[in-house]
Amino acid sequence: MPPVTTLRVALPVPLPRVFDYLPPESLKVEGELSGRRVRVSFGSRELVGLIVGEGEAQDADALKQALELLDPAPLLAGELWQSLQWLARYTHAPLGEVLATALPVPLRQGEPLAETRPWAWQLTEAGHTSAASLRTGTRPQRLAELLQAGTMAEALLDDRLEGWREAARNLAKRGFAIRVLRDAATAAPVPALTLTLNPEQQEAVAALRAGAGFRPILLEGVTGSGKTEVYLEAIADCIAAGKQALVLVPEIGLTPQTLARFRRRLGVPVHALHSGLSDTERAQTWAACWRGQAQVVVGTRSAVFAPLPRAGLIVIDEEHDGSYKQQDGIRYHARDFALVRGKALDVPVILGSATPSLETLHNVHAGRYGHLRLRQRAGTAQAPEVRVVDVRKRPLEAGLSPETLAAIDRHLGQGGQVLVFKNRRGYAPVLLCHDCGWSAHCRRCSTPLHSSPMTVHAAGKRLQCHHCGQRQSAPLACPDCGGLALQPQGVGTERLEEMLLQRYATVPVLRIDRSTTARKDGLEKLLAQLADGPGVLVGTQILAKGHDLPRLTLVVVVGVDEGLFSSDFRASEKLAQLLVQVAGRAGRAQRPGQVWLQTHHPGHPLLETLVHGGYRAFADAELVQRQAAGFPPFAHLALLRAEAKHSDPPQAFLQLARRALEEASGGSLEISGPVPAPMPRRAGYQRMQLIVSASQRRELHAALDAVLPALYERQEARRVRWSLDVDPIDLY
DNA sequence: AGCACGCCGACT
DNA sequence: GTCGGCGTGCTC
Repeated sequence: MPPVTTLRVALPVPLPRVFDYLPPESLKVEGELSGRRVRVSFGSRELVGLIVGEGEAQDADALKQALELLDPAPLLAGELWQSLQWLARYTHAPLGEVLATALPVPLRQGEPLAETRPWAWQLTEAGHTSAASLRTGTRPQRLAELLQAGTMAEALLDDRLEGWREAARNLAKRGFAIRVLRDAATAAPVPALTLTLNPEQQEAVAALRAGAGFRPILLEGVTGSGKTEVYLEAIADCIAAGKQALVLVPEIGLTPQTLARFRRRLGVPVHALHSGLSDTERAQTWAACWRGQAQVVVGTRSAVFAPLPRAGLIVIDEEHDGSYKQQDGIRYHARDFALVRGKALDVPVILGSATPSLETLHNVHAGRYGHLRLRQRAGTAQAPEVRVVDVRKRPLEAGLSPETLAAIDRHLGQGGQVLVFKNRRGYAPVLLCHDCGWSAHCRRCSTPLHSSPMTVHAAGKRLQCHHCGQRQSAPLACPDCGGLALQPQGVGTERLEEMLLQRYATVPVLRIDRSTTARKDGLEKLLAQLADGPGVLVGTQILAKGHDLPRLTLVVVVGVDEGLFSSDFRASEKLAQLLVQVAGRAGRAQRPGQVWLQTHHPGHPLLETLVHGGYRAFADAELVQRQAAGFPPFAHLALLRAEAKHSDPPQAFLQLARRALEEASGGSLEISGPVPAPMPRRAGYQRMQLIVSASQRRELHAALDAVLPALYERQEARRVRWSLDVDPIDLY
């Protein structure tokens, strides 16, 4: 029997291989097949996969025939196709799953590439002859009049005639008008607004213009130094050259204000890609990128998968931000993948931050990245004065010392606004019985050796587990001793808000957190309440960046201490970045700002270094420690996790993995575990983990490549839910 | 991951 | 007597 041609298809299933199918009935085998989608029958269901190549089979009877070829030409080709294959190898994830992650949902499900040409209306022949017979003044008549001049885009009709849609339906029913697709007209450019740059910004822009091709550049600029203006100049150059620019921003950085600012400066449509859009909207933007029509795309993590056939520039704003790392499914890092794409596309990649990640600084030191700095704040803004407040032995009111409260009084009295930052949601972190010592713990997440306290919410009425989301009402009496001495211990933002509301009855006190800003533009609405008068903001992480607060003159940081003694090797870096970012909120306008850091450890080296030497001094010291301890960026990590209802299968699976990795690497890897994960029981599952560390990245990948295929097949793997995270951000 | 097939408990 | 629990095995 002669061999037959087959299609090799990557499917969105967690299996480390591709599947062979016979070409579908309708297909003449011609054109490039690789990168086109096919619908296939798989087991008892139908899936959409991507053709990764062709093969040959001796035994055609053993194969199914693909059902339908979905794309007339490759949907994924060139650079993106290559980069995604690289990503699958790097994350050691099945190619089909990586591809599914990269595509917008409708494309994953087999929908055709979305239409991006604009719809328009025009009169039919009958419409032209009968227009005069329509009753004067009615909407259909007015619409027909508008259309007599020619075809008119729907977007334009929106401006010209209220209620035109109904009128158009009316005309269409009578055969007088039809809806047509117009060629994508290059939108008439709106005159762009030119920005005035200070000398430092001009220098940075000039340096960016000086080169071409792939160049990663760290743009390090303190808060308020105007990094965005520099990006905008580079993007303007890029679109003037007829190329596309991709801008990645952290999850909370993509506000309507940001987009408006981009549109004003650039004068071309700016496409947004974020989680607030519908699947259809995302698919449309993706398609506009694919066709090269979208000139500027601003988006969060997943926007890094936008196709860029005419790429000219990639910008990663706040490159240190943790939200660039996907924490489940395919665990990719959007910043790192953007750099890989930038190299393959041969375009500059700008990494912007006031507090660069240690990885990026390490690359700067090694000469791999260029480095531009903005040291001055734009306009007349001055750097804030930072003060470390020793609260040892001080009476605290909801966590605030008398000195801190006096400072708040003073700033409010002078008409300033105050931000109180506490990285803890809820009312209090623990509910404790003062009589017997009992405290409320989550039943699903705690073990005899590990307790997961439930957070007190709603002024002490409710308990919530921040790990699994479990909620219950707080007991009225202690479940252990029956006593009535239950006390919320510690301070969360709710409790701070309660105290501040009582103390400052005459000025607005606003709590900003996930629950108060859940609605779209909730944050904007809340901040509008503050206006220009005095007021207090209380909140968590979410306040560390974003909205500009020109009236803010005092930032109080409560509870720095939790972050000073964490076992996570990245905790110091995260705390330093957070402190610098929060501090940067003070005094963005003409008024000088103050930052008060409350602590029980005023002499802690991290605080000393940060306050006296700034972020760079901290980073340099921290890099020395990372090197000494053998942590990233001086080592390369992978985290293998397994969980099951009982802890034995994860233990057995990870033990097996450990032995296999040791054998494959010949002892060049450092492996720790299997150990219970820092949160060993979560939502009723027992979690174990294995940390694999290598001094050379190649060794790590070689060992994983050697071990994983066999690991998938093992009986032990089927008894657990397991996942691999290459370059984990936190080891939890 | 789904999904089917298969062998043991409390229900109309 | 059946509905349904999740263990095990397979997917071109």
